[in-house]
Amino acid sequence: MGRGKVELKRIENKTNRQVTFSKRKNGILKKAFELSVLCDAEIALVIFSPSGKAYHYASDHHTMDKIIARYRREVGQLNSADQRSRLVQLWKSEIEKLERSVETMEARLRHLTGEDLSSLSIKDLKKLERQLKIGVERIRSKKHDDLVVYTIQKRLIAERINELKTRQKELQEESSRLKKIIKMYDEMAPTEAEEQCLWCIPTN
Amino acid sequence: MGRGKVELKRIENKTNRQVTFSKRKNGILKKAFELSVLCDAEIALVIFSPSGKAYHYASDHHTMDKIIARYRREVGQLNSADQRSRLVQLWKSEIEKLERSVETMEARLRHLTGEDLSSLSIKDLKKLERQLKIGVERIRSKKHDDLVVYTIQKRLIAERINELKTRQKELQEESSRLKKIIKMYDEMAPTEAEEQCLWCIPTN
DNA sequence: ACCTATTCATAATA
DNA sequence: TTATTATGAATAGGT
Repeated sequence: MGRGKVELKRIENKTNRQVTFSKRKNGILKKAFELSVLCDAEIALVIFSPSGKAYHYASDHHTMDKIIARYRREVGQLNSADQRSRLVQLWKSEIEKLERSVETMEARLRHLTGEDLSSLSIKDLKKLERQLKIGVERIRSKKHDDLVVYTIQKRLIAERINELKTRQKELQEESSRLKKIIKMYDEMAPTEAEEQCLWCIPTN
Repeated sequence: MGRGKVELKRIENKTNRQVTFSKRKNGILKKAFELSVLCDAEIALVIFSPSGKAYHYASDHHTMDKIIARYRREVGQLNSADQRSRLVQLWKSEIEKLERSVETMEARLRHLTGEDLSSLSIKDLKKLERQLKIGVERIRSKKHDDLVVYTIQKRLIAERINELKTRQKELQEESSRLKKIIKMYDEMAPTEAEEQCLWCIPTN
């Protein structure tokens, strides 16, 4: 196109080359845009001018990075970026899995607490009721067991307290008995003066 | 170009879109090649067809990767590694959050179903029992409501069936009455031969 | 930049 | 998919 056919080889005239680059760059960017719009295609295009300036186009919904990543994933050989994207894939699926189980459990919780029972058939409701009754029963029995343990412990403690009281009483009795004995001894013993005397050397 | 101007919007006809894609893809690949040769430019081009197939062009001395790397180095604002690691951070925390809520819900489920009641005090058990009883009550009432609705519907359907049976009977009766009348007419009417005779011109 | 004579790309069609 | 062809687009070379 244009006033003459051009040979397919590097344009040697620098000015011409720059002009042609500019024109054709615009052309190709336009074409890329048109293709993406008309055919709903994903396109990533990077152009470096001979002078080193960069131009690029990426079809809109997707950034350059996404398209390149997709290219790497689907075409490119294995490189670290690819491995990384595989890891990311793994994480994504992990998240999805967790989200699914959260959803399931939330539904189940809503069922068990009776917050949302729509979507359940009578059959489901019966099953749920049975499950809940089992749960209640288990809790009741656990509560009962706990109470039994608690009661036994209480009794044991009470017994221990009684034991201690008895022991205390015994001790008190022994103590007072001993006091009496001491008193007895006291009364039998000499006065202080007398006692001292035993050690005195008579002065004359 | 072509037999008519085309509007710049997605081609809705699938076949046309595919054909146009194929042609324009070739066109743009050719243009990319020409630009790279004529102007000594570096070009990387990736195209995904709407059906997901990938096509690409990279001006020769350099592989796609090198051109993309250069693009990232010279143009890409936040380098993609940063973006990725930020994204990864985000995903990790998302996973942790989900895992925590899964754990919580699992514990709660085990409590509600009475599967694991250790770690619960008598007070907790009482609370749980109350919750479960409320749940059971809700389910019981929902079940009851559903049964009422079901019973009413059953009765309505039965009534409708009776209505239809009555109507059918009426129709049968009317039908046989009409048949009798027709038969009566038939017996009163002339035979076919007699009837034809009415239209015959006596030959002599 | 703009202008056009040309060449090129391609839409419609088979 | 491929081939044909009338037509609109792109652009080479000139201003």
